[in-house]
Amino acid sequence: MDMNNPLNITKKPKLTKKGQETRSRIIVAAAELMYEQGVARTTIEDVQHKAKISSSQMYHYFKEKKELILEVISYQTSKVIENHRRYLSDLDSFEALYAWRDFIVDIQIKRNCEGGCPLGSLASELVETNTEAHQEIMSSFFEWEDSIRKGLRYMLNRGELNSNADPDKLALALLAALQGGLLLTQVRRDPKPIIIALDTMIEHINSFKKI
Amino acid sequence: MDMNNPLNITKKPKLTKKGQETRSRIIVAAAELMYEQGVARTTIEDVQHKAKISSSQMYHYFKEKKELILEVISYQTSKVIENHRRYLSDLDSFEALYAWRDFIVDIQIKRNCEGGCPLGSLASELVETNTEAHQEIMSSFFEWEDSIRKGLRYMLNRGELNSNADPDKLALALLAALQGGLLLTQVRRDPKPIIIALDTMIEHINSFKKI
DNA sequence: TTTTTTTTGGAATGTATACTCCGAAATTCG
DNA sequence: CGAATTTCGGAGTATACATTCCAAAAAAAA
Repeated sequence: MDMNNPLNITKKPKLTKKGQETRSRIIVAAAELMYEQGVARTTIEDVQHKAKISSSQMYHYFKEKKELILEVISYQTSKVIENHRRYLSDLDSFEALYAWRDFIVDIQIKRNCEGGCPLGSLASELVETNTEAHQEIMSSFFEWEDSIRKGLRYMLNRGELNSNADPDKLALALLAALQGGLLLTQVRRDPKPIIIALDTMIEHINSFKKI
Repeated sequence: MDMNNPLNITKKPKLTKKGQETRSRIIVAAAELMYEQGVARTTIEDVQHKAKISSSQMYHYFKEKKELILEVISYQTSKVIENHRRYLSDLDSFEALYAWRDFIVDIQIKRNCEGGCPLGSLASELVETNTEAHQEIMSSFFEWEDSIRKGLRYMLNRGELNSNADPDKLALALLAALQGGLLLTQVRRDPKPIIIALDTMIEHINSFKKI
C-alpha cells in the first residue's frame, strides 16, 4: 500500500487536500459500516452520519452508491494485502508460517470473532448481483492467493520444503481454509474453527518438510 | 392482559392441505430468490411474483419478512443435511470420501459455479444483523459438522484410519475447506478451488490411513 | 483584490418496499 | 344445507432510501 495515498485516490485530480480528506473519510466510514452490517443494509444516510458530511458532499465525491462500493472494495483489498504481505513476503520457516497464523487468529480474537473476512463478506454479498464489484473482488483474491503462493515458493527455494510440495495447490487450499475458517469462526463466535483450519493445513504442508 | 392467553401466544390458524401447499410454495420461491440474489435484495414482491400469490397470502402465512427468512434457513438446512447424509452416513472407505467430494463438485459444475453454499451465503449475510437467524444458522453448521464427524468416526471404527486421526479436528477442518472452497469457486466461477480444497484435506486425512 | 473553482448545507423529490386492510371466494365442518 | 373458517385479490399506507437541486461558504487561482 502506498502510504502517501493509502486510499488509492487517483480518479479526481481536481480534489484539493481538504477534498481528499473528506473523500477518504467517506470511504473509511463506508468500509466500516459495510463490514459491520453488510453493503445492502448500509444506507447512504448511515455513511453521511458516520463521516459527518451532508448528502451534497456524498454525491460530490461519488456518482452513486455503486461507485462508493467499488472504492470500499479497493480500500479493504489494500489493507488485507498489505497486512498479510508483511508475513508472507518473508516465509522462511515453519515458525514464520505459524506467525502468520497467529496474526490472523489474533485479529479474530480481538474483535470477538465478529465480522469475518473483510473481503470474504464483500465477496459473498456482491458476487452474484454486482458485476463490477465481482471483477474487483476476483482480482483481489487472485492477488491474495498469489502472495501466499510466493511465500510458499520462497520456503521451497529456501530448502524448507521438498519437491513434492506444490505451491500452487497449497496456496489455493490455504486461502480456502482461511476463508472457511473465518466464516465458521464468525458464525460460532469462537476462534477454534480458524485455528484448526489453518493448523490442519500447515500440518499438511509440514508433511512436505525437507528432513 | 388477556387472561385466556396470559403468555400472549398468538394462535396459529389451522392450515388446510391447500394452505400448506401455498405456504411451501412461498418458502421454496423465497429460498431460490434469496440464494440467487441475497436476502436483502429479495423483496416480498419478488417472492409474491415467483410464488404466484398476493400480498394478503404472504402475510396470512408469515407474520413478517423475518419469519420467512427463518423458514428459508430451515428449508435450506434440511436440504443440505439430507443430501450430504446420503454420503456421510456410509463413509467406509476413501472411495466413499471421494464420492462425497464428487457430489459437491458436480453440483457446482452443474450450476456454473454460481451461488456458492446455500447455508454459507445465508450465514455471511445474516450473522451480524439478525440474531434469530444467527442462532438457526449456527445450529445448522453444528449439525453439518457433526454429520461429517460421525462419518469420519465410522471410518476410524472400520479400521480405515489409525488412532492418530482426530475426527473432531478433521471434521471442522473439512467443513472449513468446503466453505472456503465454495466461496472461491463462486468468486472465480471455476470448480478448481473447491476441488483443490477438498482434495488437499482428503490427502491430509490419507496420511492417517492404516496400512 | 477579483475571479474561478471547489466544498459544503440542507431541503426536496421520486421511487421502492414492507406491511395493512377490507371484503369476497373457496373450503371445511357440524 | 348452512355456518364457520380458511384462503385469496388487490388496493392502500407509511416510511425508508437513493438521488437531485439550489445556493452559499471556503479555498484556490489569476
